[in-house]
Amino acid sequence: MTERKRVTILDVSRATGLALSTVSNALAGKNHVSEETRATVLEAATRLGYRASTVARALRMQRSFTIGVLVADVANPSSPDFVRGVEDVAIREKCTLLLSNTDGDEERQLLHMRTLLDRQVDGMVLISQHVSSPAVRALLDASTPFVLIQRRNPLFPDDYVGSDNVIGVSEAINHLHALKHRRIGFVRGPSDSSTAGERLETFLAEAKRLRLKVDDELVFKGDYGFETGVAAGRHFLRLRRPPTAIMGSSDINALGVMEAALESGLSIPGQLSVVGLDDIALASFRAINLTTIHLQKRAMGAAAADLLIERIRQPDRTPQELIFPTRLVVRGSTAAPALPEAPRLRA
Amino acid sequence: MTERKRVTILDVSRATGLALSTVSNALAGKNHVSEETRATVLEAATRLGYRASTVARALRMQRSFTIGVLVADVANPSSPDFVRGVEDVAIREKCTLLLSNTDGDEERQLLHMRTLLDRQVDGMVLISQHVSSPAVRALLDASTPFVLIQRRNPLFPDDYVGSDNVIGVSEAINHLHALKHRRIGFVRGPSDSSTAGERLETFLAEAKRLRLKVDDELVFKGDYGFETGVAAGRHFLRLRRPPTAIMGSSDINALGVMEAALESGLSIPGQLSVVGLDDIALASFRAINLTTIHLQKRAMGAAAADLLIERIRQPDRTPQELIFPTRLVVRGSTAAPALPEAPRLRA
DNA sequence: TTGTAGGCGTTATCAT
DNA sequence: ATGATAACGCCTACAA
Repeated sequence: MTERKRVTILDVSRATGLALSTVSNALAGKNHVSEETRATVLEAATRLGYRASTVARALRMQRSFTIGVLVADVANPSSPDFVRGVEDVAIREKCTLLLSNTDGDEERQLLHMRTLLDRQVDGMVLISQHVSSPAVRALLDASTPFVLIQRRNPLFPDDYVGSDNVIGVSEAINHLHALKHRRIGFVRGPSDSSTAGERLETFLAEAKRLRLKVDDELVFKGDYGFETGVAAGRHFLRLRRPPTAIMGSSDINALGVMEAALESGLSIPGQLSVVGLDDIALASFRAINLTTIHLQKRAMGAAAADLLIERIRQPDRTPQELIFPTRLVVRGSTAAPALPEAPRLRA
Repeated sequence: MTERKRVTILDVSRATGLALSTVSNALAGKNHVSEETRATVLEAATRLGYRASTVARALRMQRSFTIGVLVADVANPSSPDFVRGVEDVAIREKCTLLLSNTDGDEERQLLHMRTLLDRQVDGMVLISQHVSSPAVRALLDASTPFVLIQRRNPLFPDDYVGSDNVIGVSEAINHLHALKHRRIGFVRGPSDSSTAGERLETFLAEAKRLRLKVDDELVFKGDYGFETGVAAGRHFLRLRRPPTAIMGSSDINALGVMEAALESGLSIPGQLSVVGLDDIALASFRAINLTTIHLQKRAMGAAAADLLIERIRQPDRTPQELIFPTRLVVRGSTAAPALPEAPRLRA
């Protein structure tokens, strides 16, 4: 554990007798240097164990080769896939990821955004973060490139990667309708989430088309978490006329609904059908076997990072939006309702 | 989107007419500066929107206020809790986390370690990483402080945070024994994991004490993943005399075992008992309801980070090891075996 | 208490 | 093709 000093480019320079700048050029692979000197430099560099200081380089180049990623909660199985996608291209671009949890809290988000900015990240990927408040906008407009995932404000022309909520949600509701479900409960995600909003709209529109009545009591407002799912499940099951199927705002949320159902002794899908949204690995496990709407999260993360790289290279590019298709994956948590409602006259 | 230039300490200096160093001192909260000038500086700083460059500071102070974290896979629910713990103290210490996935692959790990070193992280937290090979040791000995979590090599006196595998595992096997299980399958984690090794030893020792026979075929070698669990489950269930209970190497692993059981049409815990290890949030959901050994992961992560901070401040401190207790959490995946084995004569 | 100067390790510019 | 020199933005002796 000798406290050896860092080997710098200067050491290499001295060892080879070449000038600082020549060594730098040789190492950077510039073509203005003869093959011979390059070889000398490379040899000396490896021999001395030289490693370029990313910090010094960042200061000089005003580019840190770092991408900041803001996520609500890594511990939630939905997030890591996005992050993995971002990481895929970060590695390709020789960038490193600075990852922070915001817990969906705007203050924490602001804090972390400032930290990222202070560190001069080359860009940021904001996954389901707050995007509209003046405080957030002020930081976003600080001329550091950024890309939004899954949540945006249409008023701002930001680079954005989202999912096509129309296809997935309407497939899901049609699936339930085909199974003869006529009362369907819907859990809405965070009120300031554009994605959650789009899904609800789609749900309502499609329900209308199918002539399903959607009372206010059939829409439960919450977030993407487990607890919301439990609360929603309890709420729905306590209704005088409970729904025979429930669509969660996420898979974890759907698990919460299942939790509530199981605690009431209801069997799934026998007495209640549940649909999730995400298709996390877990959803396909037989013990869960959740019918859900598949999101291409890793691909979305990668696409967002690609967009970010583009914008870093070309700051004045017109903003793009990339919408990824979704699709319903039918598994074992949905089936025909056990007791179809008695036919009623139209109002 | 004006490409405004960065406000530096020099701008604040000029704006206030004070010297560079005075501004720096005032900002850093040094006590060699009058309250009045400090107020002036602070006012000007906020007015101009000054933010210190972490990069420049890192270069100058040779300290990046960054902690590197290596994890096998963020997408595996076991990891994020550790990371959260590390993050808790990182925030307290005004440090940022540089997180990378190594997928349990040593080459990737080496790559990421070099990246972290190049970035001059103040320290590293290695969660279940390779710790013994010469290549890894060479990097570890590069005088950057580090702390190991869940995997170490006793030959090296590193700072280490682990869990007490003895208590948890022996509680589990005794629990199964009390339920009258006599043939118990055991899934062993990665062969180079010290933790996995300790668990197996405990299992074998306790089995011996309880006079349970553990054939070779009752120990399945794999990793902590789902696929290993599935493979282990299939292996065990194909045996001429299959075990009536299986202990997984992790919760995800146990879910894999459940998967294999369910695909064979076996009910849990009716025909097969399963025990996990981790106690991820999921384990407590009714749909899973897994009996498992609880690990205090977030606390362990925080403890590791604390150890790291200590070592950063005091590089010559004697290495410490912190062992966290584990405990069995009995849920619904374990019960008495349906068909107790016919009594047999002792060999 | 405040000001001056040097250097952290690079890369970029400009000369040679 | 190679070399000298000046930044990048900050902290910290040391001098005033």
